Amino acid sequence: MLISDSIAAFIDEMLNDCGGTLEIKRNDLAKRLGCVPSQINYVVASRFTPERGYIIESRRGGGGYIRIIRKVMSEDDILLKFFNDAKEGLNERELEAILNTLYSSDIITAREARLVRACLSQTVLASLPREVQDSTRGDGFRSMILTLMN
Amino acid sequence: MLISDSIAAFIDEMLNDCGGTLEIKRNDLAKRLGCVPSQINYVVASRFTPERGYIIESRRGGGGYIRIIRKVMSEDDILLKFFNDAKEGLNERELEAILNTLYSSDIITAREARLVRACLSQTVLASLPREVQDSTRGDGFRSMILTLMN
DNA sequence: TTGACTTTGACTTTGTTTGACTTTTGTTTT
DNA sequence: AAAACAAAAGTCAAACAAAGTCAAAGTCAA
Repeated sequence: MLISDSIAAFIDEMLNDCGGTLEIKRNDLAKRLGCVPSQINYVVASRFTPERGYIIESRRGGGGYIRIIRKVMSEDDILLKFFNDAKEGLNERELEAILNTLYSSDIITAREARLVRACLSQTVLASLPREVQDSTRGDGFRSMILTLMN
Repeated sequence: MLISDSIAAFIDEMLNDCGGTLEIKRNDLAKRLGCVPSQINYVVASRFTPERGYIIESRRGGGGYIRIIRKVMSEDDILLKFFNDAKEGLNERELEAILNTLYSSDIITAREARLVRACLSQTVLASLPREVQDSTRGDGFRSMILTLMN
């Protein structure tokens, strides 16, 4: 288990308890978890990003703090996230991972996943020049995502 | 026995134990199996493909890993896989293996398997030019598969 | 003997951990 | 009030730890 992962898990835990908004003392937390203070910054920067639905605020000096706020993501927020992720194209593996996530989050049904998969499979896109296959898959995925958003 | 095949067999084994989702340390596994680390990549890339129903995720850096997930395939997923596999034609042995799998997965009945086998047997296709026998068997199989899909 | 598949290893890219140094802010002292 | 001090948090680069890429070389069956 990585130190960074335990820190992240600990913060997550506290976020659950505190109902989504949490203030930590960087030095205290570092001491408690047996790491160097700047590692807290690293964890926050690498895992509690706005992209993943978190807001960070902080203040230095006496009585300073780091505040972490977890935004509640709606289905549309999640879809929007993948929509943006797919902007640079998608290979089959990435598509598969996304469909899996969406399915296990009950955002799409198994049939819908199959539909998208069939439509954007390597087999279907095989006739296209290799350089555009991933970007085409990405574009197709994005357009399908749009139809799922309210 | 190819090294790659033993690696694949080993991973398969572990997937069975771990109930379908498995995390490996590339370097550890390579050392354990006496191969060079990048061969693990080769095996994963060539045998645990999305096409065959696997999802791969990985992370580099300290604490990195390769995660292999065996998707639970719906009946249609399985049929679709064989449908695609048969694109380049099927010899009698391959057909036999597929029918066997489909039967033991309760996707077709013994009667249905016999039906297909009879229809696409060497005896029946014997009159065709040798070069087209396998592709014809493949086409026939594919069209039958289609009738089984929802 | 050619072409597909394997094996290998050098090199690249990405992620983590650490600590020295900087900046900001609150508190005391003059 | 200004200056000095203390108590935070921020920045950054070095060292390390993994996994990924790719091309060259090897193997094997048709």
